[in-house]
Amino acid sequence: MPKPMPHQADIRQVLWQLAFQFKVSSKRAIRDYDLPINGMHVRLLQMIHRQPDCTAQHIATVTGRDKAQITRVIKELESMALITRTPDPADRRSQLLALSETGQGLMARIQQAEDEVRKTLLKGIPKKDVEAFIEIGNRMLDNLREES
Amino acid sequence: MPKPMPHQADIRQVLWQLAFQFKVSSKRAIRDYDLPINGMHVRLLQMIHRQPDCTAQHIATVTGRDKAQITRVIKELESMALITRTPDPADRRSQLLALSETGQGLMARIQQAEDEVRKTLLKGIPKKDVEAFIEIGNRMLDNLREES
DNA sequence: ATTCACTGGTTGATATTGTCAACCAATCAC
DNA sequence: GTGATTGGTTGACAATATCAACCAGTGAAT
Repeated sequence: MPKPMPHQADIRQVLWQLAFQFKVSSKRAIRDYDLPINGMHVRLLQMIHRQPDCTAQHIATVTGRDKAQITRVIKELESMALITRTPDPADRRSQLLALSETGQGLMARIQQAEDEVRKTLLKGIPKKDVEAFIEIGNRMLDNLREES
Repeated sequence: MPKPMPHQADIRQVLWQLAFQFKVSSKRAIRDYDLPINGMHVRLLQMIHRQPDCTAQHIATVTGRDKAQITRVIKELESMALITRTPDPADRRSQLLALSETGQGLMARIQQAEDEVRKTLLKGIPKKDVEAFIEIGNRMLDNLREES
């Protein structure tokens, strides 16, 4: 029986915990599906999936991660034949990223796995509240980003 | 000029981003204060600060981290003379953790640094909304934890 | 057309964080 | 007592993050 954790009053704690627990759950879900990839791979695949004509640079700025790391993960994804890299005709420095067919199939399964986590996460929480949560969260993000 | 990032509609994105940005900001704040420690150290110090008679086990379960990692960070903190370990008289296996005097001084500075981040984070967001956010976040946490 | 600052991407080195399994000693249930 | 469990430690290793140097292509200024 899961002993009821005391609720955190501190927003820091809530954020840390949420992100961490969510990561754990996602990881478990992915493992249950026996997918041969890890968290970073998943995140990049999702971004590439959502963003047409995605570039490494774009991923780096949106996620705030170091571009070195992005490069490496992309290379791995390519070597697994999950994505394709085609040089951007408009700018020969950059490369357009897209999911390969294999990648798309994988993506579908990832969606499935993560949707389950999301369903768990949001269980019993009224839609209105979820929307409020997202909205407030976005405002916080704006605050943090303006600072730089 | 910080170009306004588009707001995320997906709760996953919001959580990832929030946790990440917050981590970045905290790290920067700590570095500005020239404190000789990293993120994990800070988190443990905070927990030890808050929880009287804190044990390694307690930290491990609350944070959900592997106890191996906890052990190591604790050892480092002790070697920096920031915390003290005294064997629990009631159970000779476990050890009670507490901040040393140096640790308390450091803690004060950390609080200062992180409070600034918090202030930035919450700027312009009504108290009511912040409370709602925390409340909803806690409900999500309950959901995730029940699952196991 | 040449120079120069800048950008997208790559690489190497290194630090931090997370995970897994084996292990010891103290405690607890019986 | 015996055996299962618990608090903590250690080793090995995988994943993730960070920093600096670097290259080729771009773009603007001259």
